[in-house]
Amino acid sequence: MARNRIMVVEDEEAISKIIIKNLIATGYAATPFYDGAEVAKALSRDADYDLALLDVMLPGLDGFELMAYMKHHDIPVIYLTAKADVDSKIQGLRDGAQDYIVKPFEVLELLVRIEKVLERTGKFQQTLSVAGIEINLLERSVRRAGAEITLKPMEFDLLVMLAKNKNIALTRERLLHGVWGVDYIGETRTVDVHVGQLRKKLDLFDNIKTISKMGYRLED
Amino acid sequence: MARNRIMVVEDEEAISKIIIKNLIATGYAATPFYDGAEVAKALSRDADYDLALLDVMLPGLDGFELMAYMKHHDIPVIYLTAKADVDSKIQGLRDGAQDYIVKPFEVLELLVRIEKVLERTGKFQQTLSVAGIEINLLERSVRRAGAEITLKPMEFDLLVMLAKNKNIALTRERLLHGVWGVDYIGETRTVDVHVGQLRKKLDLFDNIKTISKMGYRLED
DNA sequence: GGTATTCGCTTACAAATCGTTTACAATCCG
DNA sequence: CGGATTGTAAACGATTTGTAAGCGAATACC
Repeated sequence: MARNRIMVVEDEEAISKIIIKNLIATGYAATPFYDGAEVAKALSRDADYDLALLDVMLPGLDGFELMAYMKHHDIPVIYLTAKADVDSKIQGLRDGAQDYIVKPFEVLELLVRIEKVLERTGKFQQTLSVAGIEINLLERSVRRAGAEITLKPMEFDLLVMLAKNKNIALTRERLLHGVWGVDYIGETRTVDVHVGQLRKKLDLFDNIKTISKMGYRLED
Repeated sequence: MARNRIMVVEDEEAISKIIIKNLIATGYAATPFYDGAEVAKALSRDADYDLALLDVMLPGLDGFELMAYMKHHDIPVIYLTAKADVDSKIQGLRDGAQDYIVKPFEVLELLVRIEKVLERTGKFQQTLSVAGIEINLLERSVRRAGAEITLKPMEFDLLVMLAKNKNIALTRERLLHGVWGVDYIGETRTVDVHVGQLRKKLDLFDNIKTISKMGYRLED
């Protein structure tokens, strides 16, 4: 599975580490950079990134200057900004960036925004692959050994969420929130039924593990 | 489906890569060249290109000299120029070229200009082919096994959008935006009716798949 | 310019599909 | 062993889709 490549340009090591960890866990290929000069050098060798997370206040080159590089290489940018920056610098930068997010931010929110930007710029990861199954998000199709298997809408969405979090145990509540929407009110047993369908249709009896009293986990 | 062949003559590798990637993604056959001499050699073997994107500042032969080759082989040219060049060199070159675009440029803008030039020079990919159906965009005609099938204007436009996005699931909203225009307000069920017509007229019951609760997908 | 034709949006209803719940069996785990 | 948890088939209501028909608007054709 080809992963989307993301540059993380952030000089504060603790923050950088957290972001990188989360990106990798989510399924991106993430590379940390700690100052602007480093980024410029890296881009001259290899500019095949799909997105850059860019701290505005940087040693070396600042956000302004890096933005030109990013534009030149057609890499969309999400700015990471401290609250104090918002009024001053950011205003001028916004037009060039795809989005920005104010520190401290929720990791989940960042992930959502990343996905949005990747979709908007047409760089979105189109296929997921797990347990011998190919999921094509654009086609909304699922293949096993080349043969297409028809899933119902809800089944497909559930499979995608499990696949995006492969090897991670998800509670029924998180699955309901993620697939059915935050405001869904109903039986959590519904999840069980759909998981059952996935197991049957895709022969995932071995790969979708039941985590007792908790939820499910799709293993590779 | 035969693809339009495009030469990309650009010595800066990062830029070349981006262009090539986007051209291929859009459905062109794109070949990179990194200096003028290389181009001259390639043309002597095979000059069957539909368009050349030409960086003005090149090692080897420069834009002026290459232009003669291109004219000789009847290949339309779009110049890629840095800002500084515009006033000086370009002015003299423009008459020979079909168009020019100033770096850094938006990829989308480049794609639009390419399409325009191909249309203007009559080299534009005129036919789409999918699921045993031939669509001629210039004639606005559709053939199945050689026999012409008459479609109404709206049906034709819808078919083209589906064909251009073959194997991709399109939502009713995206179809409405793409075919009817961004500002269209009305029933999304209209799409269903037209899809029904296409299925019936072109016998596409197997190839136009309904993606439940979402939209449609035309499969090859 | 007026008439005839075609077009495409909407509507309505039938048919198909989908998702949730329920009920009960199987299984797990203490 | 027994209560809790999970698996799953079936059913039902709700939603979604297919499609024929109608009607006003646009278009074509004298």
